[in-house]
Amino acid sequence: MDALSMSNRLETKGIRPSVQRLEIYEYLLQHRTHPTVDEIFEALHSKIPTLSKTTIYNTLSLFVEKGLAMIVSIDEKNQRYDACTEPHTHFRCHCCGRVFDFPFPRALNVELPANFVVKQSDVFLHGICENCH
Amino acid sequence: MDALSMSNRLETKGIRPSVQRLEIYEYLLQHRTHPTVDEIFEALHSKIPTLSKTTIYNTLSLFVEKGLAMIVSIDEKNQRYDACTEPHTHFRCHCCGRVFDFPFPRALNVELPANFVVKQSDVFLHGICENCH
DNA sequence: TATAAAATTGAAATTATTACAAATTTTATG
DNA sequence: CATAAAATTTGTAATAATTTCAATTTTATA
Repeated sequence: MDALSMSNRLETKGIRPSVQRLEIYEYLLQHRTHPTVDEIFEALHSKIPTLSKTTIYNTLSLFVEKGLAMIVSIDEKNQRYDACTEPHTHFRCHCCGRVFDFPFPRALNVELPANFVVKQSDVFLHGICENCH
Repeated sequence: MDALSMSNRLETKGIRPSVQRLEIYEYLLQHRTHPTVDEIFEALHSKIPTLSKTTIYNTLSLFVEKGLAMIVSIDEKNQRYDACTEPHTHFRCHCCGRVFDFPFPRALNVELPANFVVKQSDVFLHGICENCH
């Protein structure tokens, strides 16, 4: 995705496209690895030497609030972020730690009593990936 | 469950039934609220004044390792613990914070490539419970 | 009982995240 | 263009969950 499209997408969601926000969004789009704040910081701070982690936290919170990204809590240590907000399954390899995307189950039918309203469904799988196998 | 049965269950799993371990296990069995370490500590430290949080951490790690309990990572802030290790669905109310148990989906079919081996499957639902509705 | 092994404890270290106020940048306005 | 206001970014400090670790206490064993 080119810079203009990204800029437009941010503005559509009511987010002013600053340099930092565009870089963070671009990183999320190009690295579908569900990066942590630290990973994003390590990747970008040579490009933007003044970048602070607080900005990354702020920006990602804003993205989540505006529906441009989602938090993936499959890793107990860190919060991970994903620019793909469509429902999908996450698989975490407990050997290399990588998080993979897979399709969401066709029908995730959980029998709930009335008056329980589901806003978000997460399917987290843990195991060994093809590389570590 | 009486004290003797709990003691037996610990020993069956290769865990020596100390006072602390029995109390923590009993608390987990009687409070199906997926308590945090803090909640367990608050509940037990009047009964066992010398109890330390480190012991609770140690004990719960041991329980998880030996298959007597599982970690429920539905809460991003704290790790929660569950003495029920059978697969089931967790629902967390983002209003009151309580975590509820529900049956596991009959068939959780996620299409995975060969060589991806699943060891654990978590289904986490987030929403509003019947009390907060 | 004496000794070794296991368990418990408390303090300190680690680490992810949040809070917050100051500094900087951007935008709006005269 | 100059300046004020608003928004954003930044760095430091605070918070809080968990881990580390060495010392102490308890339990098992010879």
